[in-house]
Amino acid sequence: MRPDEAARLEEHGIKASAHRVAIASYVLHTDEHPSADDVWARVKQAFPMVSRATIYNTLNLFVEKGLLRHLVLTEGRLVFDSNVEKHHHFIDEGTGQIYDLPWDTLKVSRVKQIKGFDVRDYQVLLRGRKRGRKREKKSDSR
Amino acid sequence: MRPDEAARLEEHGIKASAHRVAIASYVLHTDEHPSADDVWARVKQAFPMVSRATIYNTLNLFVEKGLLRHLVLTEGRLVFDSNVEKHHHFIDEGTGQIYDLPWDTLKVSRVKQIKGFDVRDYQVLLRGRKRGRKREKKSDSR
DNA sequence: TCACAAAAGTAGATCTAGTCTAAAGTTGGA
DNA sequence: TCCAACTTTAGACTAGATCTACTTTTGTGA
Ligand SMILES: [Mn+2]
Ligand SMILES: [Mn+2]
Ligand SMILES: [Zn+2]
Ligand SMILES: [Zn+2]
Repeated sequence: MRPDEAARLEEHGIKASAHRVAIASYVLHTDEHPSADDVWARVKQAFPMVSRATIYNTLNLFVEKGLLRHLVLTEGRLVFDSNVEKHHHFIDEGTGQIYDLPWDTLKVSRVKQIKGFDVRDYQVLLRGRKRGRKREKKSDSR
Repeated sequence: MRPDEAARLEEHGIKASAHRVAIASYVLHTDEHPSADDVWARVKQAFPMVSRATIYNTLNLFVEKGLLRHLVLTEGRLVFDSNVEKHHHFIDEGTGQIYDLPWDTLKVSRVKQIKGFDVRDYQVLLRGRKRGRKREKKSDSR
């Protein structure tokens, strides 16, 4: 639990209520790419009085204020990403887990030369299997 | 309306009923990336007796048999793609339209060197605006 | 300290895409 | 012609997400 969580919210123009800090202290520091209901399940463990509507309201507010991104990468899973920097995604087709790949892991050439499209943003989306599978259920970086 | 549509289905191990041919003759020849309900709306114009369940059953069957791909690219839109070859996708953020980019329009380097992941498949996903906008609502290649 | 308006949070209703179920219709070979 | 397998169907059901109408909390300024 970071002492500066509330300050970070205020910096982004968000009034830092207790519920919002609770939600932030999980969702802004995980690389799990959780769904809204994943966030709810996690936050409820410590703050069982937080309602589902508040989870949705808060996550959408964080997206609007640029603290989170909304990803739709795989069937029926709308997912939140606390990594708002440019990066690529790898989806494990066995587990459904989503992994971040740093931007310079890959290089995409000729984007500028695409005719007829103004590209604002892009990423590479990869699917396959993660090898190894050590450190699997490593407890989350709260 | 192609005379060989039924043959194409049979080649893929699909018994060619009238409903299936009707659905195929739209969805296997469009580059619109339609949702299931888009397909239903279109097919109903000519074949109003076809039920929603049959649309879903048939589209899922086509995917299973390799005639179609299932894409999840953008919020709340599970979409079918009759282009089953490797290619990239550009999403117009204004209209929501999805455009195919041929595989060799772009080049992605270092995919093989990614450590710890077995990549089975990948594509580049681009967002922005399509320029020009001529030939906009061009009638579909049925 | 109190009044009170704005902001935050809430339960439950509603919406929607997609799946499932159980029954009816169709087909084609024996 | 018979019948089993296949196809199609209406509508029930599910789950994620949003909306609505209401209550609670917060903070300001008289
Ligand atoms: Mn989940
Ligand atoms: Mn649609
Ligand atoms: Zn990510
Ligand atoms: Zn495509």
